[in-house]
Amino acid sequence: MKALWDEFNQLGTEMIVTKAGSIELSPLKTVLFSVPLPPRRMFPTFQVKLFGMDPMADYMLLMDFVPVDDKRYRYAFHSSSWLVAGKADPATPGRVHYHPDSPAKGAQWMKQIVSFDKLKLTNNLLDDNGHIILNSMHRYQPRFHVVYVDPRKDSEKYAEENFKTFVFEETRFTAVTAYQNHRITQLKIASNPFAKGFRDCDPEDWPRNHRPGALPLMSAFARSRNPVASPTQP
Amino acid sequence: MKALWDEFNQLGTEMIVTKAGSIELSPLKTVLFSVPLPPRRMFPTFQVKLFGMDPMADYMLLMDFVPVDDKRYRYAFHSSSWLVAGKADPATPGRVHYHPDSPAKGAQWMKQIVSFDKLKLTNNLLDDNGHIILNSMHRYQPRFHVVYVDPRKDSEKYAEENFKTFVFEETRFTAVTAYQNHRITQLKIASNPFAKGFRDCDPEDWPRNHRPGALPLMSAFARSRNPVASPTQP
DNA sequence: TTCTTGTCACCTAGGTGTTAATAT
DNA sequence: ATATTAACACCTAGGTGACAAGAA
Repeated sequence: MKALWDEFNQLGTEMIVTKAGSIELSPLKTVLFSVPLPPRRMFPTFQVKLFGMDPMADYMLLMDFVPVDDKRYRYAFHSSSWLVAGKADPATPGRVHYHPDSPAKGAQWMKQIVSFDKLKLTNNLLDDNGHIILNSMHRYQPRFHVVYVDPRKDSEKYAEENFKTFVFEETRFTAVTAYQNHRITQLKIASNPFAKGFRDCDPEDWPRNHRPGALPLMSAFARSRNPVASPTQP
Repeated sequence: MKALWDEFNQLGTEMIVTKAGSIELSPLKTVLFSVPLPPRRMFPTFQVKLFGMDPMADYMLLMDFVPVDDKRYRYAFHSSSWLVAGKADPATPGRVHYHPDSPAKGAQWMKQIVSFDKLKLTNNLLDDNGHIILNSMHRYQPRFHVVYVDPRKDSEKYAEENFKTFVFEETRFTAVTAYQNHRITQLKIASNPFAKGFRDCDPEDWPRNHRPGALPLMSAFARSRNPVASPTQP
């Protein structure tokens, strides 16, 4: 996914964070509906190809997110750029996301691309579903960690040498509750299959991995995207 | 799911098997379409609740299927009953289905109900996707096995004592390529959420685990279920 | 005849940005 | 004025039995 990450990074990647779970809802709403809104995945998805592991040994694969700086940002629409809006809000609870296949043998991890598509982002400080908690309007650097499961009894002693961390700078992003940069929105729509309903042309180039037999996206042509009457827009 | 299995078993459970994968298609179709039809799950799903494991030890959970007898069957529509149609066809390649979370700690397995909903049945003798291969019109008994992953170096010696097999007789079924007993079809439609489109009444009783706030299935009322003209049925 | 195959409409389940309303 | 929430239409992905046509 590096090419796609680079494309986003040049524009300044944004990732949506949403509330999720039921704990943050008002007691009334919890009783009446108990409708936890789904947290959001990252797009692009963080994916890695692994080499050089011991095929027979167990490893844990995980990710975490560290603040890029101690700042809070705002987006200036007139200049289409991000501005510093002050010092960072209090840090969110630090969490890690274990790849759900962990632990697994090196052979298993190396067999194919490892995809962190179950990882979800939230801005709910009280989240109790194990999702990654981030502050909106702050910048983050995803990190990828490989932990060797040491079979020795005194494995704590070797903790230092039993894990490796990998950082891909092109995966940095700003957490947002709604997209700020319109070009980011357009690139998400163009490249994320789940947003196909918002494309209004170009059945060709995207998705990148389209099959030869795939049909053109005729259904996306010239379709109204305002089915609900909008009194403020004639 | 015991109550539901019992209900099916009283009628004579049937499970659909389909071809799947691409290896069995003609070379032309493989090239032009390579459209592997999806194999079918079991319904009801085989689910177990586990107790008494060592919380810290690793276990593999798996299932296999053994013939109930050495017979081939046919369904007599006039009497609505199964008849022996001769000796069994040659046995299919024996396969096991490992629960995809295997291996995992006892604590993990005991934490919640373990569901074998990824298990798929096929009648394709050449299947290379690891699905369970069964002969249509033959009867099978699902079996559930728990394997303790012995950390000792000479674990082969203890293979005998390191696994336990559980058989639930109410999960027996006849493999079919199309349902024979109409009452089985109706019970599948009534109880499988994915078949909701074929229900023509009764928004209440099913599904069993419907939430208090769930809406009645108004959309299933009095809808035509013969959208394609059927010349043989006026 | 009897059984199997392939296509289909209709579902479940859940991931998108949009939009209007609300909160700060 | 800016940021967040919640409901929504529209997708992807895949699990149903019905049905007509084909195979044995």
